[in-house]
Amino acid sequence: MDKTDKTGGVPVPTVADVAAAAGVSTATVSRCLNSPGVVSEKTLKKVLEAVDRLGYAPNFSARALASNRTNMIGAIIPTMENAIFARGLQAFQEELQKNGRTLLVASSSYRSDLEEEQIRALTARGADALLLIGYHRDSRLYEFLEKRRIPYVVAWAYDPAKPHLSVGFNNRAAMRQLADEVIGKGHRKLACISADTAENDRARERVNGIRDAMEAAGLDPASLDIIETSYAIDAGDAAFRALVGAKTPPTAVICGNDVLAVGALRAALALGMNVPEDVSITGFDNIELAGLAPVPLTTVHVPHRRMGQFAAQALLAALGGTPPPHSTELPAELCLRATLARAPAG
Amino acid sequence: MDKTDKTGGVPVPTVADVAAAAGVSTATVSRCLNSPGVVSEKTLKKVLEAVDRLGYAPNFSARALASNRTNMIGAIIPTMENAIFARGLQAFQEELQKNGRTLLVASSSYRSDLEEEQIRALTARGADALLLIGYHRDSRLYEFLEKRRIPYVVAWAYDPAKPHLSVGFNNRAAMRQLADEVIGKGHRKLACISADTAENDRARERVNGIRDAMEAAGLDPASLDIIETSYAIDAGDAAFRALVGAKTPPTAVICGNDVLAVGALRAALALGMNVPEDVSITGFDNIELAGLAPVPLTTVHVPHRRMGQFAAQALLAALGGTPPPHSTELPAELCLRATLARAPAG
DNA sequence: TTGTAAGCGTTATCAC
DNA sequence: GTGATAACGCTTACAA
Repeated sequence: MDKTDKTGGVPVPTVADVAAAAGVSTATVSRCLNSPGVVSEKTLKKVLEAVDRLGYAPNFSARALASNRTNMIGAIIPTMENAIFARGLQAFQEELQKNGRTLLVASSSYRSDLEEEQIRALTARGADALLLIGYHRDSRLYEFLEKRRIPYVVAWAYDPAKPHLSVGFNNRAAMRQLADEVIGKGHRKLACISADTAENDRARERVNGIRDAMEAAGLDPASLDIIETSYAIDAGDAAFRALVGAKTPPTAVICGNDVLAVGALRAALALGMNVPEDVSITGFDNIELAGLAPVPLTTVHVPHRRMGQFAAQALLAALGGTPPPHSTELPAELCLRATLARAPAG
Repeated sequence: MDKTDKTGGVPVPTVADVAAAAGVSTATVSRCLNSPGVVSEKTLKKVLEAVDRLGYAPNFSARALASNRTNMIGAIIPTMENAIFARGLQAFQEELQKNGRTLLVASSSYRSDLEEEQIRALTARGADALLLIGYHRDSRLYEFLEKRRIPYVVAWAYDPAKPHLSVGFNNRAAMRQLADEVIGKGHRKLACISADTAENDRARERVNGIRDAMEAAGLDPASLDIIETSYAIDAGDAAFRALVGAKTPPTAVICGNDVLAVGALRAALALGMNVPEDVSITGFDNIELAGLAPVPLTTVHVPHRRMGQFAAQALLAALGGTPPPHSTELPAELCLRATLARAPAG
């Protein structure tokens, strides 16, 4: 009953072969592999021996078709180029691997239209569950996932008001904390370099956090200069130059992530400015780069690995029938280094 | 014929539903989707309309089972935490996504036993083709892939003597070029911080490149101090401290990658040494960190995105029946920055 | 150009 | 505890 695959490959054994070799039915073989507890000691041994001898490995497509689960879990992330996502994804994958699941990856390039496409693509591919980044997406998509009973977890964000299972931190509160610190150093004229806030709720919430801090300190939130740009070092560089070229340049530039901040820092140094004496710069994420920049970056530490790991565990629980954990807020902590100092006098 | 999925989800339409709705057979529906050229204009229209109306999406498990291909391509990489692999993988994934394929990811943590496990796991999961990093692996694995007729491409390395389809650069020659440069600056006492060379052929070849350069310059390759360690900043830091603590400390420390080099640089600065006046340090990879380090790093630029992209194209060609491209060597170029200078006198 | 029907390799439902 | 056998949803000869 061996089958040569159509490309002319080597014959690959099937359950039928194992059944024949062990002198049992295919049903029994299947049982031995899936619920060993329910077969007799000796048939189990006989079958496993045959499995071993033939080098049998179940065909996953067939198994998926028959059991209606693929044991694959999808992740749709903006990009793997950002070290934060890459590491979170790595942790996520390790946890899945440990539990016999395989990771399916797609990227949205920070675009919600592409994200939607990928969500549909991965579910069509049979992903049993999904990891999503951030809350912002059309409600149709959430409905789609609910209807299809596909468990998902939103990571990189945490908002108790949202109905979705999620793991992350409060982007707004974290940034607020950092902005409080900045304002506490006497800075009154603030600027911000952010990613596009329209489609990126993490970016939006971070900007809101800055405004919260300004308001609380009696500053006019409307006075915050914002430049929205892509997440790239060169973009941060260019945005910084634009900001300091203004009539009343900021004394502190708060960046939406470390990549932008490093770009801003590079621009500042290139312009001959001293950091933090002439201008303070802050980042967000605490990627490795942050601690190793020419002037070590003040930033917010994000628990990327723990988010990835927790997300995996949550989905595995949901799939296993165990009640999945509640949404969980992980701490994002201030990471004070050298790029933030008191505002220059005057 | 709608089917409610077993978890109580919403009914999901099948070919039979579409066939019924369009008043054709299931075979015709399948043809409309897979080889639209072979059906009549009007049936095509009728069927697609039905597909659309019902929101039909083919079940991939069933399709995979019937057609013996999953349209999934696997990648087994040491880790996504290394920016170089993350970016190469991102490029690889983008190219696959563009061609309707999905990426399956597994990581080996730089361990060949785990890599073998993952290769078997991903092929068992039905990966149509595989991306592998480096040549070093048991020949049984290569035989396994050949026997199963599973196309694979070796990336991050290029050796014309090897029989495998590959895309990458000559690690040995690239490092030799860098070492030539180092020796050309008058350095005679060299040291090297490398990843484990036993299971990592890229690391091994890089060390060999250093030895080649030494030999060519009349230096004794055996005089090269080597510390093998893991790829981490702290590891580079510790290794550097060990090296400069020796009776005859090196004037140049050549590191196996940028992460190690940045760690070494950090240690040097922490020890109060001037770089490159007191000691030269070089890296490999040219990750973003390299150009932004406290002292910009002299390193070797690796074409990560192009490797990922090429690898994807090669596998797609192999799967499509098109003759896959030949193994291709991409240039890895010297990237001279500030951490390399003439050896201190004496 | 279209339809019929036989797989694809499992799992799962029944009887026994 | 085990064995027949019917799904699972699609692709693909082969016929018409």
